Amino acid sequence: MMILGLVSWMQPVHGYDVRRELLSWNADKWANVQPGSIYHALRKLTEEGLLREVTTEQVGSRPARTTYEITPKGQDELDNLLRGYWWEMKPVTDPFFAALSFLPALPREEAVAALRNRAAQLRAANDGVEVAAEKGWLREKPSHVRWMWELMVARNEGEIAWCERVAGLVESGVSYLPDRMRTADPGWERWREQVD
Amino acid sequence: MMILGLVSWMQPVHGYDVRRELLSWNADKWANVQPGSIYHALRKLTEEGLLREVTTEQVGSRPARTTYEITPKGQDELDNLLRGYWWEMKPVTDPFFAALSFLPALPREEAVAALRNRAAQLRAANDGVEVAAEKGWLREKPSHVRWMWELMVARNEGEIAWCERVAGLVESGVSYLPDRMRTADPGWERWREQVD
DNA sequence: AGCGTAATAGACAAGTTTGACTAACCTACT
DNA sequence: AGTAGGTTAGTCAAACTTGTCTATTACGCT
Repeated sequence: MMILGLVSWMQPVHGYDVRRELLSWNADKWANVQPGSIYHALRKLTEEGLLREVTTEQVGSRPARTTYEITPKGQDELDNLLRGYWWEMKPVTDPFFAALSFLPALPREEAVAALRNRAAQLRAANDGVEVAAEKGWLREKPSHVRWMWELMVARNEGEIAWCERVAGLVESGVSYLPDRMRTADPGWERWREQVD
Repeated sequence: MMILGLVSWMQPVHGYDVRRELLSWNADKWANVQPGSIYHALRKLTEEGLLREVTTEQVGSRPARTTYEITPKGQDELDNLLRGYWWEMKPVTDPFFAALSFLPALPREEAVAALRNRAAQLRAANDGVEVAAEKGWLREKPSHVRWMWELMVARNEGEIAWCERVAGLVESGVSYLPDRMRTADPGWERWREQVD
């Protein structure tokens, strides 16, 4: 759990601090932690004994803010979690896979255009990172943050090549059916017609 | 929504059929659709007028099964959704990113080992796909399914190179601090000590 | 024929996530 | 001096997800 790590690093912190840090990392995008879930998570972690409330102060008559810190048990748990994420591979969940599995529902020309567009977007993203690393905000960030972005770049490069290759295949009119069944009834093409 | 697409393709279907198809695609891994959510999704889509109940038959005294098909409105919506996924890029959510942002919490030797291990696992996965494509189950599947797996392979190749490069950097003892602050107090290393 | 296992179909409570909302305070500008 | 707009801090109901449970039938095996 991301939030546990943040508390360990920033402690003592209150929810709003965590929220700001997460947003500044754009973590709402690549982790699944929306600001709304933070407070629930903090309370749940406290309940489990991984965090501990330190103080609850109130300035003027604003909402009270509760400050948390990590417990030894919480450190242990965090250690285990991190180790898990470092050593085990969780298959990535990507909505584009869902789209891809319905490729036959799209007119071929559109699929080709979309794939080329995707390649272009990926290239633009990669260029953006490169610029940021050389003269932008990335220079101010620790090395491992730069490495994170470079990991995206590395994956994207693979994907760009793939997009172009597959765009070519789709364009060439190659059948979607498995090799064995090339002669069989192309039911999918009919499905496409209905969709349109 | 994945499920809408499946219904459109397999209609008329009942929940259990959808579930089997999803499991056979391993979609519980890369989409976020666990078997438990299917029935709720079907009911919700029906309520929104994107699906329509066809029949509710009962064989013997088993649980009744309700069959669904897609409505014209549902087809429109599906079209829009698919188009969205094809043309817009949603940043991928990957728990490894979370792990990576806490790199300084790990002893350097362990990070290096974990990175090399990750590269090895990725290589193994890629080899597995290659074998499946040449003589395994992948040959029976439609081309775009093979392309899906090849997309994973392409991304993985980028990631393998990255793992090895970063492993080298971490091993070399390069500082995690940003260039500008190399002389400043290495607070993170201290944080690591506490973790340990 | 009898018995254990697997498949069929879905319900459901408990837990999580989310976006929208509140409400006070600051601050910069007219 | 007033006020529009942002920041601070967190609450909350509604929606969604999940794993687990139930109960029946089909199938294979001795």
